[in-house]
Amino acid sequence: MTVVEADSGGRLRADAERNRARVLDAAQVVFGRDGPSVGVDAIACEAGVGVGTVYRRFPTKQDLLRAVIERLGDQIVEEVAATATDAPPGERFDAVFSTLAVRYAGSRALVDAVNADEAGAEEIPVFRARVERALRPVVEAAQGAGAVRRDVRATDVIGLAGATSLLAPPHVTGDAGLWLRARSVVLDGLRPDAATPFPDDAGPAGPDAAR
Amino acid sequence: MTVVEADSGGRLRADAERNRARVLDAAQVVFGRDGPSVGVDAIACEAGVGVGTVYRRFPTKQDLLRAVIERLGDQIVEEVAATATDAPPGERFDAVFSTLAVRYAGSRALVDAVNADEAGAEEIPVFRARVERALRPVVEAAQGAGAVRRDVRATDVIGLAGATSLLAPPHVTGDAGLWLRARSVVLDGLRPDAATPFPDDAGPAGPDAAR
Amino acid sequence: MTVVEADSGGRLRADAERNRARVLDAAQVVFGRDGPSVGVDAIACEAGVGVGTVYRRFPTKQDLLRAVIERLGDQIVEEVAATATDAPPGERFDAVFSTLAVRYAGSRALVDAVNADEAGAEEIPVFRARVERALRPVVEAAQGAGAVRRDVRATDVIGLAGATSLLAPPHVTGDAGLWLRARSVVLDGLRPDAATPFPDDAGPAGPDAAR
Amino acid sequence: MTVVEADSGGRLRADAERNRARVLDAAQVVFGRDGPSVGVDAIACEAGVGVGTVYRRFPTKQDLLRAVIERLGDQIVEEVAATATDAPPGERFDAVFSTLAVRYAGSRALVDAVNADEAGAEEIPVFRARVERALRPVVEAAQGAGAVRRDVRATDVIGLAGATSLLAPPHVTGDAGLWLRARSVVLDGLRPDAATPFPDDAGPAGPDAAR
DNA sequence: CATGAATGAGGCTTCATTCAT
DNA sequence: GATGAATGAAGCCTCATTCAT
Repeated sequence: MTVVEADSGGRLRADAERNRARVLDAAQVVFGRDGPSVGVDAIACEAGVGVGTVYRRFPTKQDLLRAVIERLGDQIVEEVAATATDAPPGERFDAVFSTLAVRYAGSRALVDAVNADEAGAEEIPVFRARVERALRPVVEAAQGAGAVRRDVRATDVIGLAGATSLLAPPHVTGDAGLWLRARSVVLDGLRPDAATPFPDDAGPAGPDAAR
Repeated sequence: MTVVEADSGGRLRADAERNRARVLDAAQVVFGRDGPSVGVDAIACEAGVGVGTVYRRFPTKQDLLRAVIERLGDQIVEEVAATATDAPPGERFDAVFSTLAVRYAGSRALVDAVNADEAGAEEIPVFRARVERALRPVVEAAQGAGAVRRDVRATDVIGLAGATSLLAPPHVTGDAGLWLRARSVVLDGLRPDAATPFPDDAGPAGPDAAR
Repeated sequence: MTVVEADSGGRLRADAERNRARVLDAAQVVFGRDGPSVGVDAIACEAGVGVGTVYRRFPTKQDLLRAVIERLGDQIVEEVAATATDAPPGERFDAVFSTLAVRYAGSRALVDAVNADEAGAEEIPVFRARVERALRPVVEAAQGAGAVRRDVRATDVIGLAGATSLLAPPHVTGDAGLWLRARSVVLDGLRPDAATPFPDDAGPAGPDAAR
Repeated sequence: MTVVEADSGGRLRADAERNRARVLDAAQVVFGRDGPSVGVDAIACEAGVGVGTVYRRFPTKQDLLRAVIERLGDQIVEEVAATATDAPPGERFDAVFSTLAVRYAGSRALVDAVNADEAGAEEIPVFRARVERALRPVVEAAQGAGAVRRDVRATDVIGLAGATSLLAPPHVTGDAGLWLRARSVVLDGLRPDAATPFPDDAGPAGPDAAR
């Protein structure tokens, strides 16, 4: 059965890797579209492979979901790093915020998984930490440039972007403007001149207060 | 038919009604905690009744979910009407915003179901309309008092409160301050003096622009 | 509770008996219409009583079905005894045959129960025996008058009537003539002049060969 | 996709087909024995497979029942076509009648489902039409040969065979002769010399009167 | 005693996972 | 290694039966 050709090992491994990527692509699309409760069959179908192949690469649906979240982290880190690099810090901040929210919005899997502990529980903190590490310089640069109030943390920005993403398509379908207005409001609320001091028990962010 | 006490029917119905309430209570808690995908058995168990009892009152799981959403609407309307009635419009607005977000946070079922239409699709518009009707006077009073920017609609406020609720307990457990800071940011963003005009295609809200 | 009036025992017993009859009436109608798989609730509803009352009179759905079958036996015996009493034996036979088939046709409960052992297993032989006892004189009189072949038994006639009933309304709805033609064919087959001798292993009926 | 034997798909499908046949066999037996209300588990068990396998082949219990009915049609058509092909028309008619009745007797599901439309409602007319088409030449040949009265239709014969099947094994176990005698009676009733003209409203069958 | 609410086992169906091909 | 058929636990729902009122 396995004896096919001399270099089959190499060829197969390449094939396998390609298959893994296809499954992951499909999973991201389908989880993003239908949420984590979607069947594995749908993912296999979208990927154009059999379920068995999915399970060969990812022993569990959970593992697949985790991998999607991890990859989403990769993509966000990359995108953040590539977004509006040449713009002034304040504008860059706004652009990155949008990028983040749009990414989140396109992945109900993530939103749901972040909300419920049920899915990818262990990956979430890692995910958040990575995104935070990517975001922090952007936030700090904007704060340094006076474009963002100094008492918010990167985690706050991430939380707000995630929250705002709930109002973006495809989550909200009826009123496309809703998400734009909401983003605008949140960004306004992040300006220094709008800042009402945070309540005491919410404490201003010390440099190491994250998490 | 036979000669029995006149109120026996009433007593039975009282008991049944009590049980219905228990089921609804349990459903609100469990749906709120675990989302709409939770099993009916879990709800029956939480309510301390058999599954059959649940199905006697609510012929379908969907019906139960709808009833929870409807009841949530009741509660929100009541709570909004009772929140900070004597405070000045601006303060009242802030308090109501918090009320709304906390209610939403306690019912992920709603956040999920309202945003994806998968659940209780017909109830959602009704629910939204009711909440909007309850909120609009509060928003308009605050706008009249100069405490809230004039170009946001009640639906925007509801959307933002719903979004922000993602960051409130019991969802986010690690960092209680996150939710307080996020709320603060959003409220700041809603002040008139922070307002950046909304982008054109998001359209400024006319006085009667509601949905 | 039970202390109401002095003659309550008598009154109640009368009431109870009336209720039992109502339940039985309803059961016959509903079983006959919808088959034995129909829910007890439907019977209680038809009877205008609560399920509890049904279960007070008949500890089990099976018991109720058995009672219906028994009562059907009563009715058939009565009807047979009352059918075309003054007609000549041959005509009376035909009329009784029709009566039997129509009764059967109106009671899917019986047909199903007779077919499957599942229901009323013990009642069936009793039922059959009673019907046979009622039918035998009619058959024998017709045989004596030369209107029916001599080698059929009463059980054969019962079987054929039951079988033919499958083709009567409400079982067969599309073609009302079907049942009439089928009955005609069977009755013709029962005439002496049509008789092909029964095959050997089906043996002509000895006087005590029944069952 | 990858390089595998060309016929692997074929082999898989062969296995699946074999399993499908096993499920169908089992369903025919079990439905035939216990009626359409029997549990799917019982069928799966009889087939020696899990319930999931049943549902892979037949998305619904109804579908399975329909398939059984369809297959029964196949079998009847085949059997009729193969029964006593060389015998004279009259004898062939008798043999076919028996074949039909025995087949029906082995499938109470059909008798029940065909008469009440509760099951596989759409398949029933198709089934009936197929059986009728198979039977009509046999009936007409026998009529042409003077072995069967000319005023019966193929549908009448089918109805009578179905009805008579109620008395055949395995339904009636106690008295094997009953079914033989009943068959004999019905066949006698179908002879031309026994014929009593059908009552008017049952209409004599014109040559093309089929349904 | 009548009522109908409560119960929970059992039926149909889905889907994550395993395994023969 | 890929495939998709097989598996069976678990979910939704029904209904025969019991029990509080």
